[in-house]
Amino acid sequence: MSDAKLQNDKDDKYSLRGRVFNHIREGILSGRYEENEELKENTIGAELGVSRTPVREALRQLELEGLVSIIPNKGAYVTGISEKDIHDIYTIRSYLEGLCARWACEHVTDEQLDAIEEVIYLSEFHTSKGHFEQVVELDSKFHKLIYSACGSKILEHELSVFHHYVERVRKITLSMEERAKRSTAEHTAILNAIRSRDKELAEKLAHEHIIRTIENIEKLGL
Amino acid sequence: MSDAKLQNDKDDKYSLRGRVFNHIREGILSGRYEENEELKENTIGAELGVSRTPVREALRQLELEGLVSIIPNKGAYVTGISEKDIHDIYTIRSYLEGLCARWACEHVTDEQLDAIEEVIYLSEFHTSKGHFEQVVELDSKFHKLIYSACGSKILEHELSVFHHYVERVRKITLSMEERAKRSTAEHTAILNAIRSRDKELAEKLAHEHIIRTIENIEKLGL
DNA sequence: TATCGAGTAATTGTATACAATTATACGTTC
DNA sequence: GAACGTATAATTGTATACAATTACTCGATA
Repeated sequence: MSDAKLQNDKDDKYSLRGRVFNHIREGILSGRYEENEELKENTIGAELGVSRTPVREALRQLELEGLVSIIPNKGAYVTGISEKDIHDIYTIRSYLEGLCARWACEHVTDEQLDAIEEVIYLSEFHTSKGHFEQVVELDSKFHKLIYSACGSKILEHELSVFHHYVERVRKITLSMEERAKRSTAEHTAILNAIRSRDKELAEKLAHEHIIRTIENIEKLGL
Repeated sequence: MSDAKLQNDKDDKYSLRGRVFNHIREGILSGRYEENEELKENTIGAELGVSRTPVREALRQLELEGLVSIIPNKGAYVTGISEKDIHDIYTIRSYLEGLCARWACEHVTDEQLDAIEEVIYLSEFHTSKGHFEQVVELDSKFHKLIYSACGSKILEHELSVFHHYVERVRKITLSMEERAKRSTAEHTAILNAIRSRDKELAEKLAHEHIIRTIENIEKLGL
């Protein structure tokens, strides 16, 4: 079912290429590699103790993800994500998360509803305790569950990639208690809409959930 | 500006990896490779007279595009696009093309408006002459121009990939004179909305333009 | 006959070698 | 001293070699 997805996240860890891929990706998303920095195959290979071959394959994949831009015969450079890109991604997500929630009304299973409910329950607990790392993790889980409940591998894939892209920003916004609380409340509302199969409402709430996040980001001046 | 985009489309033709990438991609999208077919590195390399190295890189990229699914230590298999996938893509596009047209109202330049107008003018000519290959090509150009006019490299990239995915279907639908004519008329309306900077109208028209296409596809039973 | 297993072939994963291209250093020329 | 050009080094592109894993063949056994 979601085999293809699992592959990217899990199996990759057991191949050199996958490890290199994650290493560079995290490096870019975390800001360890800076904008326009040249990524030399030999250097990265030496860093991780592998040859150029898996490094090259990882770079080619990252190019397709848009995090690296490759100039033939010249080199690979960090593309990075600008503030505008992040804003664009959130706006795009606001539409697609709405669509995703709508589709989830038609495809979600009882097991998935239970899983989502559990995640929300845990979120409330960790939010009240101020365990923000767990809150971020649970926020991811919530959204991934909705993605897989929409019944479209295409939409699931798109949203997963975008979700990962903005991980750094999510960590910041969700570390504010006020936003974390409100976010969890919004999650609950979305779940209820999906559970009652109210497509219009689910789409509207999921859409607005992302819009709220954008407003929060702008308030922080990120 | 749109360097990254050009790279994927143009420069790739001048490297073995790029040629292999396009070869396999077209093979999958055109149906030459069938669903679940195993893509062996040696076989494809021999087909194109290259070694395994560029083939491997191309396969890894295609995995990320979702057209190929790779099972570690086992092989690469054609994922293909199901009818449902195509329907999903069009629905996703209906939202994103709307957003794109909205953003284009704010970012389009006079040169771009002129270029779009020219494409539409040519489309009308070739539609009336029944030159359907040119019509398909011009339809691509129209959409790509809008994509690049939206001022978001993220959205431009997403829509470009989706647009390419459904190329086979587009070729069929646009080969019907009635749909081709109506499509061109809709393009004109979208252009006018963008030119007059009417965001709401542009988004609505672009959205509906894709919805019409979906209806057409369903009517044909594709 | 069906099933299991050892051995072999085929295929992928990684490293290395070589070719082609690009960047750099440095001396020459004006 | 600045600009140019050539030689050298560094880097990427591709092919090949070797290792590891998986698939297959085929005979032995129940």
